[in-house]
Amino acid sequence: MHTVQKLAEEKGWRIVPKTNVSLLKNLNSVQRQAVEKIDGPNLILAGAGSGKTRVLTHKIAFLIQRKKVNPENILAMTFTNKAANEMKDRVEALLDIPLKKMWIGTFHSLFARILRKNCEKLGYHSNFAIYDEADQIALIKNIITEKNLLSQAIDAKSLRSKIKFIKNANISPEHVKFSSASISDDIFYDIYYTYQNRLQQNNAMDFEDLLLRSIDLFKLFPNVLDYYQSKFHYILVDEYQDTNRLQYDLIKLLSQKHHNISVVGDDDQSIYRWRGADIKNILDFETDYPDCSIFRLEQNYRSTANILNIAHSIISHNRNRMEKELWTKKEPGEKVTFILTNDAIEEASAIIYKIEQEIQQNELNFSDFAVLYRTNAQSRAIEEVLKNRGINYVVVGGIRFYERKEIKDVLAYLRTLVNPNDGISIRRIINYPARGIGETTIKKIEQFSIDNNISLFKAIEKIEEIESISSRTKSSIQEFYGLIKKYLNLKLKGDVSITELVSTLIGELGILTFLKQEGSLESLNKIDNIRELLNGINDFIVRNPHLTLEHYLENVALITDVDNWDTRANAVSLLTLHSAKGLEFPVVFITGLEEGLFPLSRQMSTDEDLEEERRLFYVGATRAKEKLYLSSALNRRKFGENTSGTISRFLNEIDKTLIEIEETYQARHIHLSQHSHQPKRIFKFDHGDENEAIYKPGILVKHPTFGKGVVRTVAGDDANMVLNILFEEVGAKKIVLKYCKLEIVR
DNA sequence: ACGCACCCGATTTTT
DNA sequence: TCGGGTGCGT
Repeated sequence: MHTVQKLAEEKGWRIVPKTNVSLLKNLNSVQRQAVEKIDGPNLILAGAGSGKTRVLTHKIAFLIQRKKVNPENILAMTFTNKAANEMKDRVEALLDIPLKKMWIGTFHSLFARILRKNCEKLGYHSNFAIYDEADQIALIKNIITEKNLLSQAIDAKSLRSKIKFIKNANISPEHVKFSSASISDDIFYDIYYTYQNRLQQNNAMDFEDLLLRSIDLFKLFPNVLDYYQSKFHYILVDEYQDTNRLQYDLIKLLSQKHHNISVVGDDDQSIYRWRGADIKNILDFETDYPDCSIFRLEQNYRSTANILNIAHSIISHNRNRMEKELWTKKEPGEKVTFILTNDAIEEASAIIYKIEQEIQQNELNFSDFAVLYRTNAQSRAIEEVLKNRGINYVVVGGIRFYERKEIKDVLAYLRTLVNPNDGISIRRIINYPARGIGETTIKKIEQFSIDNNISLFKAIEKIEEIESISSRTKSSIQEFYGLIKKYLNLKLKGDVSITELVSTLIGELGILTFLKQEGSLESLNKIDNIRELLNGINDFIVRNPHLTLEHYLENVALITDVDNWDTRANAVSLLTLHSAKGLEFPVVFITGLEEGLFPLSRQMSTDEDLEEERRLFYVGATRAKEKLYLSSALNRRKFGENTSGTISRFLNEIDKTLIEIEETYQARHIHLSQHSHQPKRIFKFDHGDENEAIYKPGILVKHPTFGKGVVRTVAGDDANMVLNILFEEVGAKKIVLKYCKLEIVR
């Protein structure tokens, strides 16, 4: 048997003996029980702020130190790289040894790793590319054009979501009916299968493939499955409530041999239903693993009692949940403050006023504040006021660095060098910078590659054989080919560093000089971004000298913004409720509490949707340690137009004794410093039910463009009523009542 | 093939 | 409001 001692001897590590007390002393009794129960299936229900990460890290440390489990035999899966790194760091700190061999990472990165090793069996090469959303859409668009389906006005984006949904659910496309689909099922299947084939031809996988192909691998090659099943004696899963069908299946497969599976999660924090997360996975854990032990972590160490009570009063409106209630030894603390404002700018000003007030009174830093919102677009008004006020801020998320055009362009070159079969990348760069190779020419080459069943790159190699292309165009294609070939060779020889390779390439392409000539603000920005990319590559190589360009690209593909968010800066954090998960701040603002925005209108029609919005609120509220503010703006610009809204139903669900209401900020131009601040009229929350429900299921209506139809369901209150109508001509549609002129026929 | 101008459309969340 | 996509003119 392997032991840490043996391993340490081999590696020359130093082992610091730790007493039993030191490892478990910082745990409360439930936490300790959860840590010590290592065998069999374990469900650890960890409420927000109840020490979830602490239990996970101590459990791993406990396994290694006390149960003498070899780190190689532990598999720990998280959703974000940040969580994975944090976990690793904390375990290393507990044990005081480096954990090089432990399998700890995100689902996607861990299975990518397994696939890199084994995918030849499935007909992929180990250097496969990972396609992000934009790449996937580009591929689908190509297929639509290629199949002459352009006339059908198919939306590549929604097609991608469908494909993603099907893959995440781990079902075949024939099993899904999209009632309101604009295209016929047959066409959809055709596109689906072509998409899948084309991915493989390009030696590429999308995010779902990383999991789906792993399942294929395990099913088709039992010996491979057996290898990993035997290897991983202990499996730990973080944020189990966010697992989707694929992840669920993989966990189940991998744990079959040893049955030692510990999952940690909180059903109340399941907020990724839209990307396939299935809350049933955690709710049904007991049935899936009948001999499991359950541990409930309900003591919260983060928030004041008032904050917890607010969070609980919202979440207890959900029916589909496991009953539990967080408690704390902390003081009730300050009441939660609700701020009602006229519009988004006022809302932002009020927030900033509060921030400055809090800083003065409680000696806080800007970094102690987080402003949370439902949609990224909301950050703009807040940013504007923060800028005016000269306050530093960081927007977490938003336009992602690696999705910027200039970055994707450069990366497409690198991806081509790693995997010349990647047709999507080649298509992207074949005429960037402009070489006089136009859309028609590209189509011809593509057709040639399909006809001869070769990759786009091979087709370019054989360009001479394509007769319909003019010789002038051919020569620029050959020039492009020569360029790629040259760098492929340079890379192959391996005597230049990656950083050198990339910067010479960019130099030869003349991208920076071209952008400099343009001289616009945007081009200068692009130059900065490309420079930053180069720095990033350099950093990566310096930090990981043994890793290659392939590794770098994988890292880029699987990274998120929260991962590289610099928390050291003394700045106010602006982020969506989703990206706030797992974080905490002394003071938190939840903004935009209006019907249609939070809860978001698209998520208001079914109970499941609404319950997820409620969980999102719960996540947001439980981020706050000391003080929570809620805010609404009665008027908000939407699509460039002013719309007036009503206060979120969530405010009605809150226990009013826990909240203090301020209705303020009438003036458009506020001088924050001289702002006198008096709570004024008491706001009435319940927005009555005048002219309630003339619209009921079964009523016949007429819509100006869709024609006649029958109302199927009615959701939302009277101000934001959403009707699901089955139209005679166009099928089922969701209609927001106030945006259309609906006539009642009968 | 490329650039410009205009128009339209969209705005949830992300590994 | 802003950005992308389309379509037209060169």
